Amino acid sequence: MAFVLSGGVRGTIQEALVEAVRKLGVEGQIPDLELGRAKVAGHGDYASSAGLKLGRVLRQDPKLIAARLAESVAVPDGAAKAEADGGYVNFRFTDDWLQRLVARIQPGYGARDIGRGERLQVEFASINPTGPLHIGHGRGTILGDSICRVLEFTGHDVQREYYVNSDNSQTRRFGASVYARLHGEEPPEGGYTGDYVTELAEMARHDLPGIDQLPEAEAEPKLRMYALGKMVDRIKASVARLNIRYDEWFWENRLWESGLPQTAIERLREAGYLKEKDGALWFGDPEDVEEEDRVVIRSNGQPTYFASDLGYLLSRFDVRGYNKVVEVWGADHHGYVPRMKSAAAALGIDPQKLVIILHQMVNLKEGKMSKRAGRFVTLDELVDRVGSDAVRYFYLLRSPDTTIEFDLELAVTQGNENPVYYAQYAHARLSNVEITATERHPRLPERADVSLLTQPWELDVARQLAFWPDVVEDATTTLEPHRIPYYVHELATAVHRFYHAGNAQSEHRVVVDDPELTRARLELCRAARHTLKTALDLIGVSAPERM
RNA sequence: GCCCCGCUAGCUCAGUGGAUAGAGCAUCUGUCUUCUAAACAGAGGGUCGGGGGUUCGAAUCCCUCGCGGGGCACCA
Repeated sequence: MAFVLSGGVRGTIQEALVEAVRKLGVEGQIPDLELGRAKVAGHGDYASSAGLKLGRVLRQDPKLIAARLAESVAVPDGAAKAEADGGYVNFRFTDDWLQRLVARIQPGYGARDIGRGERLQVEFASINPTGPLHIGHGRGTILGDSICRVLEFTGHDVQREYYVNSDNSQTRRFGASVYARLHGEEPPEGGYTGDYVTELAEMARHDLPGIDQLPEAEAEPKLRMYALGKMVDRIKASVARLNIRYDEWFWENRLWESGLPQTAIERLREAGYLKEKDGALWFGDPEDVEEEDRVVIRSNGQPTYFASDLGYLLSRFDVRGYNKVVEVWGADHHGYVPRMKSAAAALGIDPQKLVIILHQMVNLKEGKMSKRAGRFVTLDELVDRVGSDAVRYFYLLRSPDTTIEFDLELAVTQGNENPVYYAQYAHARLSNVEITATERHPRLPERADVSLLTQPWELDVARQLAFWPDVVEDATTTLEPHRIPYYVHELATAVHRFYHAGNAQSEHRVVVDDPELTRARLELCRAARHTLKTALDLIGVSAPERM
């Protein structure tokens, strides 16, 4: 179904420009010509500061260089015309090419084969399954899911994984809390106090006959695994409401059963990365004195989570053979990045293949999230209040680098006025007008004469469509899906203007008496609708046919 | 003390070293008997945190200071 174009028109123009630069006699490395979207309408659609960039290399007047480039550059397919303006070379789409583009757009427009089938894993939002997801967790899940969607769209073979912690101190404390509730006691210091823990204990009493007869050392691991399993089910349900799925829920205990952490430790020992100190086993790069040593096995013999992570690296790169792993972490883990990178290197894994995306935190406006202080908003509650589409759009409109100060009342208000509806409404309008057209004109020409699309607002829609492959490419290379909702908004604006032209003057409606003209405008609607749908899909937002 | 992120319009935020810094919300003014007004057209609103520097050109790169958020465990 994916309709694969060779690449965006930006890439085509870039190549043509480079070729023109070669013709001027520039050899070797060509500086970045800064080809990008023109910011002012008078400067065309794409602009390059090629003249200024080459001024020094060629020791010539930038204006002259730009003029010569504009003269000689030949954009394939007549897609754009070049003109020099000072030291800049500006490119403007030709009407003819924009019209032809409209006819070429199919469902899935913008799909690219950037990944060439590269097998990669995206591991995201692997929260300790010891409680319900809250609004902070929403960010990583939505970001990670959207990254997967973008990567899949650009020819990557993506596996979506949730790493289920089951053997760390948090989950042990969780198991101990369930054990305490099973025996009618208060959870231990630092344990889990929510009502759901008591409910889990009661469920375990029913599902695990005899569990309350076992001593804690035997009962806790059983209760822990049972309760974690139940919590994982709840997390699955919560993320499913946000249109998120995982391929694999990978349990930490599987690592130890398969002996991978042990193998990793052995490998590090042989390579000289481990040492004993104070009765514990430490990891450290003997070459790197800056990075502090880290405990792998505690003096009490219990491994740290870091030991599991060593095995987890082997599981993914060696055993399962992923060429690249993308991890999505909250910024509170950023200090762990260098350690994971150096661990990977020590295990013989290229650290470049471990890509770690950090997103900043979501803080409640009233203060740090705390169940005890009554400052806690679950992801489910947020979805209940504003709906999945608005939640996803809300998170994805922000760059991962921005801290979110979360205000539930504001989020609900913004939910009702969320810009997501603006985009969805554009899609619904297009769908509706296509239905109206077929009712009014049961027999329309099979082929559209796109040369009839001459109004500026019609060409502006086509212009936005031309930019879509660039957005896809940029979102892929930067792993920044937030670029997509901003594009969606621009496209929706062009669509609304186009539609509204018909409200102002009826001869500009899509559906008019002339079947040829109707057919041509319908072609534009179809192209815009496919593109909106495709873009919304990539951010996991629905594209309703009526609103 | 060290490390990471941020500081852009009243608010929430975009902004690959390029030309005149943008959007949504809010405020104000217009536009529906005819394909969906959840829309469209327009107006006001800016020392891009402060100060240095690099550059033909800086919101963007470097240094420095300030403010806010997050980290610096035999927690995860």
